[in-house]
Amino acid sequence: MKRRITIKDIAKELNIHHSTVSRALRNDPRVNDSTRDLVIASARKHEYQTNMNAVQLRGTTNHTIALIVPNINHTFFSDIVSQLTNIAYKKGFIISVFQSNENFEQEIDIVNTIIKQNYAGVIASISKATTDSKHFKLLETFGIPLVFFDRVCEDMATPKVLIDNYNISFEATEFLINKGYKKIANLTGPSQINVFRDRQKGYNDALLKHKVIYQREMIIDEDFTVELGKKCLIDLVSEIEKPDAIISSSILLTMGIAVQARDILLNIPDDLAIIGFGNHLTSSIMQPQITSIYQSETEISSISFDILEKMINKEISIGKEFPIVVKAKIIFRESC
Amino acid sequence: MKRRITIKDIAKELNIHHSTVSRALRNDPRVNDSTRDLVIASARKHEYQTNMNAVQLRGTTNHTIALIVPNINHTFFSDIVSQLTNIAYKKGFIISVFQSNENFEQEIDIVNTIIKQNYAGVIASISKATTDSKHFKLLETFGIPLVFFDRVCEDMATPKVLIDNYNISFEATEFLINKGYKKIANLTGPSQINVFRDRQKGYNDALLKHKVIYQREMIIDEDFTVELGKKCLIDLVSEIEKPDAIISSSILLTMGIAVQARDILLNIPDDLAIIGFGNHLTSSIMQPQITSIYQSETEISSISFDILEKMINKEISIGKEFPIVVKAKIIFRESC
DNA sequence: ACTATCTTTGCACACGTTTGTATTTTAACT
DNA sequence: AGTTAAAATACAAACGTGTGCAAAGATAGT
Repeated sequence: MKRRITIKDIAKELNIHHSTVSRALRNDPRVNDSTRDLVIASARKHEYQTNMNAVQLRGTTNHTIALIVPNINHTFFSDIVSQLTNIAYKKGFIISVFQSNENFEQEIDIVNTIIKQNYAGVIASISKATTDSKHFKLLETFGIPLVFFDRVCEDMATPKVLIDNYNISFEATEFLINKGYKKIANLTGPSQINVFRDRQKGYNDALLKHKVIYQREMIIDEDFTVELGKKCLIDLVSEIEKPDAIISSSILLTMGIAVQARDILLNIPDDLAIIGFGNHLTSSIMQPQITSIYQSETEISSISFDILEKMINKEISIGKEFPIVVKAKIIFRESC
Repeated sequence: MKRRITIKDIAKELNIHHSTVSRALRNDPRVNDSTRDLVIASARKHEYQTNMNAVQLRGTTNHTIALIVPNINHTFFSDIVSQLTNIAYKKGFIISVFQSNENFEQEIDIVNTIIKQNYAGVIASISKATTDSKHFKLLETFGIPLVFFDRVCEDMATPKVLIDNYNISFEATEFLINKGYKKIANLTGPSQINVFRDRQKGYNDALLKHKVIYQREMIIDEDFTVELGKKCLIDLVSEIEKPDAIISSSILLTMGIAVQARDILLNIPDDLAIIGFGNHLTSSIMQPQITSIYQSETEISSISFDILEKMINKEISIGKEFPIVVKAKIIFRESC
């Protein structure tokens, strides 16, 4: 294992100054074609690779973007991660993915790391435990552009890309009411997060509009899992007033509910209707197929990236037309 | 947006030299407690953040690890990504995830980026299209430790962590034969990848041992998807000799097969048995539940990380007890 | 052939840290 | 009080690039 080749090494070999090598490698017009050829040949021969730490220290180019998600292995986020990575790659950016694990401290650590490493920009969806946006504001003071998607810090003037949770939740609830369901429960997350609060509001307003008295919200602070979904259904059916329909904010909870319903011989959709946020593959594979709410990961990803790219290139001024709302829609299937 | 605070700024404010500040912040014993307190107070006041580009350029500490996977949103990999991220975080390392997208060129680009950015180490699973290991060998010449998991470059002496694909595939095939299935098809990936080739070998040897004549391998070069799984089943049942059992190398293909079987009214497991690699949640949620092969993501992740960490700390010499094989096992369910 | 313009290369400094060595200040011991 | 050792700080160089500016070399126009 030998020392890394630098532009100075190449310069020495060719008896020229390293600044000329630097220019040659970056296609600066100020260097003669013949010397450029020599430089490139030598660089290739020695398998030269730019030391980006030096470049970034110098403060010139930087094409690495950080992406923060609560969980990499939850389908909604992993789809976003996958899409964003590909979009970015096509535009010459590299994406590093960080997982906050729904943990506030960890999220703070991640943001600090991002600042220390001088990323060009950040795309983030906050953890369920995040109660304060101080760390994200720190990004601003360091001049690092930030775009939120899905779960956002509402007290910040940064761009936000999200679906219309209120309306789609209202619509779903109303649909169930019109279908004749009388006791609709709402399985969701903590209300300090915009996503869950807006869905709760939509649900409640739909109940109010149709003068439905039964109202049952089950708030999950922990990580959403299938096991938890099962447990929720067990708890719900043991209550004096059992629900006859459930709206679930997470695909994993939805799966848990459906499996548990099967196990305790609840008929779907007759005994229990289900609508789940997140139109993952499993929604259409389960039996019966689950009616679910589609939120376009493709659209969210590409819009988020485009905005961030403009911010990095300083082509945009913050705080005008934001937040940007991406249309969601209900995919009707057998579960209601 | 103001300029970033540096140790020199802090030094100037306190009328001391910046090298003292540097030492104070890193708890070097050579600095007086009282001045250290002053430095820390000032750093906190100005929200100082180390510039890692400078640190890494200097060549001292570096705690960032790169993880390369073919697809971030395929469950096996996204689980590994998630686990590794958490393990690393606990040990003070940061993981950046890169997605090759099953694309050779992209994988090369990623490796080059990793070299340019001076990562401390790399954990990788190669793309299906990778036919050459030159880029990974480049990592070695740059002194960057590398650990492969699951899909590996076999011509390299780097540590490899994988499951015993041959034996488990043999076992699964034999199990089906003993159950009375006569026409077992094997749905898998290209044989230049160790994982798929070993599984093919296990499958073939089991057929040989039991003198089964029917042999049908369907090799998928493209990305594994549910749609593709459906199509495969359609193709297979249209053949003169239809299979009565299928072993599938991918959870998504397995899902496609199961859904398609339901659509064309094939009874599982009577008309068609299924065993699928990858014991994802969906295996136990589908109806009927799918017999699947469990490969411990937890174990693979933690072993891979431990080895890499030792390599980074130079506590290990390459090429001895490798590859490391993690035990896989069959989880028997209703599909056979 | 001589000046003017353009092209090409060299020089030196800067980015923010870390670290070996030199220098100063403080403490300890006769 | 005077010498010595120890502790604390300052100095300077280095990591690999990029860039404004100066210098040198080449070309063109009279």
